[in-house]
Amino acid sequence: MEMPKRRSKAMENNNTEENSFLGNTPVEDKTKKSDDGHDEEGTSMEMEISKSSSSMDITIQGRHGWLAEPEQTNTSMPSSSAGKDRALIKHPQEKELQSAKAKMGEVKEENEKLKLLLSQIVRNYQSLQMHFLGLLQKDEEAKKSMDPSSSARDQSNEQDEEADELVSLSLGRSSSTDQPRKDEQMKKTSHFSKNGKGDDEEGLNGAGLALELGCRFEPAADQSTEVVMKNSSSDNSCGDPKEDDPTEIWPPSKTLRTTRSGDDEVSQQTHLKKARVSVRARCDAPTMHDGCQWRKYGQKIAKGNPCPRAYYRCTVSPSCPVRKQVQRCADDMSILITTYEGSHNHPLPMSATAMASTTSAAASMLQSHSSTSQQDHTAMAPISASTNLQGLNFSTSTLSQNSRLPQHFYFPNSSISTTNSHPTITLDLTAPSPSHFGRFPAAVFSSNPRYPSTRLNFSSSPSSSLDHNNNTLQLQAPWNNNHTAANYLNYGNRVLNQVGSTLNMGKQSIFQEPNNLYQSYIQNQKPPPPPLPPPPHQQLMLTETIASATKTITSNPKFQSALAAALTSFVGTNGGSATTGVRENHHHHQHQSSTSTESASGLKLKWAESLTTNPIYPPSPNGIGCASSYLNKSS
DNA sequence: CGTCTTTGACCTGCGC
DNA sequence: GCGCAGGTCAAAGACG
Repeated sequence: MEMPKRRSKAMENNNTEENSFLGNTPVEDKTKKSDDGHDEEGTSMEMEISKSSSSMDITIQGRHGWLAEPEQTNTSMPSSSAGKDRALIKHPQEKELQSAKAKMGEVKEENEKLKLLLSQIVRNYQSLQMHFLGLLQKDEEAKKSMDPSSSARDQSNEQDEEADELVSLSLGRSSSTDQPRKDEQMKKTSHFSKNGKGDDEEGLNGAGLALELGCRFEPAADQSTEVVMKNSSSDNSCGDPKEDDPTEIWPPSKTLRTTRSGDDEVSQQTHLKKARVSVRARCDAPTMHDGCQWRKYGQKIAKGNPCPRAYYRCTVSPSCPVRKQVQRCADDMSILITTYEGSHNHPLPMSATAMASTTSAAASMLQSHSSTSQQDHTAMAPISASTNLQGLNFSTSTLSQNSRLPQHFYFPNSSISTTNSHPTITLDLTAPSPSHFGRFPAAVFSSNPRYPSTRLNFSSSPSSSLDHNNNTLQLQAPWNNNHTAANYLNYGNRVLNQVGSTLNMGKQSIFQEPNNLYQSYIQNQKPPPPPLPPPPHQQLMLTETIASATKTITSNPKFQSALAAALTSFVGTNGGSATTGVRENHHHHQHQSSTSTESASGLKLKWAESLTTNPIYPPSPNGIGCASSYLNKSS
């Protein structure tokens, strides 16, 4: 909806290095690289062309040197005739001018096509959303008509299966043991259940949320998480519905005290630890701006860190169970570690949905892994798959709770210490140690030894490379020394594009031969032209790597959801923090930050494309087609 | 005066 | 049982 605006906005901005979500892919393979070695994005092509009109002989030569080099060479050659020189100089310039105009025309055409594609995508998205809402309503009606007490366990199983299939839509939903009451709660808080869609703005919100893993559906997300944990921690425990009463929303210790009446509950409580999402980011402000309202309710000096840890609770809703802890890193005071716990049970402002979705998705993912682990205590081996696609290194591992098992992934960036009782995902948005990740962003999801880890490594490496040992592919990050927030976000943006396409690819891979898979991947690869495609022996490895990742992704929709939310949040969070930082430190970059935030929104739409391929829904005729044609178009 | 922050006290879980 | 550490409460103070 806003995408065309974003694109044109980005195009109008001649000086910015921003690239919109739509802008980067289709044209960037044509743009190749600019002469300074930066991998300029698609939109920048138009920018540079417009720039070139003012400084034609320089810019065009740089940009299209591979086309105009002979003429340029001629112009610089010594000549005995001044008139000939003038003619020689004039002709190349006219040619270049015409070439530039032709390019502009092409780009305009591309732009129009993209707009058409975008409108198609939006239509698909809207229809998908309507489909989703319809299913939800049906689901609610069906559940209301059922007797909750007699079929609680059946429902629980069904819900578990459903959750496995469609986490993105069920993050905020609860176990069925308390479904009726949750339905009531949802009626109170959900925008969906009131009129099915809410007003336009809320509809938009809901749309975003639907893609952002159901933040709007979170009245009982926390409880949902807890139920999952209960089920996982005690194999056959269904849990007392009382405990899951959604009206009893985790008012911390008081509630816990009152509910800790029975031994069962106590034993369950000991296992009932909330998943946490920890974000490490460089931030000068006392707390990171994440779009939510927080009230500080405590401060404590934690062991091993001279910096006090501050405790905040969400004040958007008085009953919101979400807490966050903020603490500066002991090693680097400029790093702010923000740990989120719980899920919001109220509508969120758009600026806050990203982080909320991450916490929900991450919690859900951790929980699901935990429950998976619980299913087999004896023969637990780490199930892992790791891949690094176009700079995005994501891996999943199901670690046994037996801490003796080797840490399948260890990341020097995940220095946050967590209690063993809390599964924690750490999103590291700080610059990594140069020896490991080059100069910039490594978004690392990690966890403590007892819980599954997911790593998103937006690592920057000097060049693309395939790590045979780790079965990961490191690809070149497009920034060099100027690590502006905008660059950061742009890269996250592009990574998201690529992951989105990869997820699409993953879906398709069910029906594809591995070779096609690889081709699809290659087709989806855009800019970094120099290192790709890899040599044949690396192609095989890459195919295996992608197949491995695809298997992981396709076999675990929860991971898809969590990944989507995490990435969305990654950009969104960065948008928030980056905006803050930019505002505080680099006022002249403000427009870049805002554009980046818009780009982040664009990413959500991109994820919508990916989600249109969700097997739950029949693939719309344009679903995959849109994404793939859009992607292929640019290759 | 209402809201938010501060801070000491208290509670709980865990290891020894 | 004791001590420690993490987490929370709630009264007091600060602030607008």
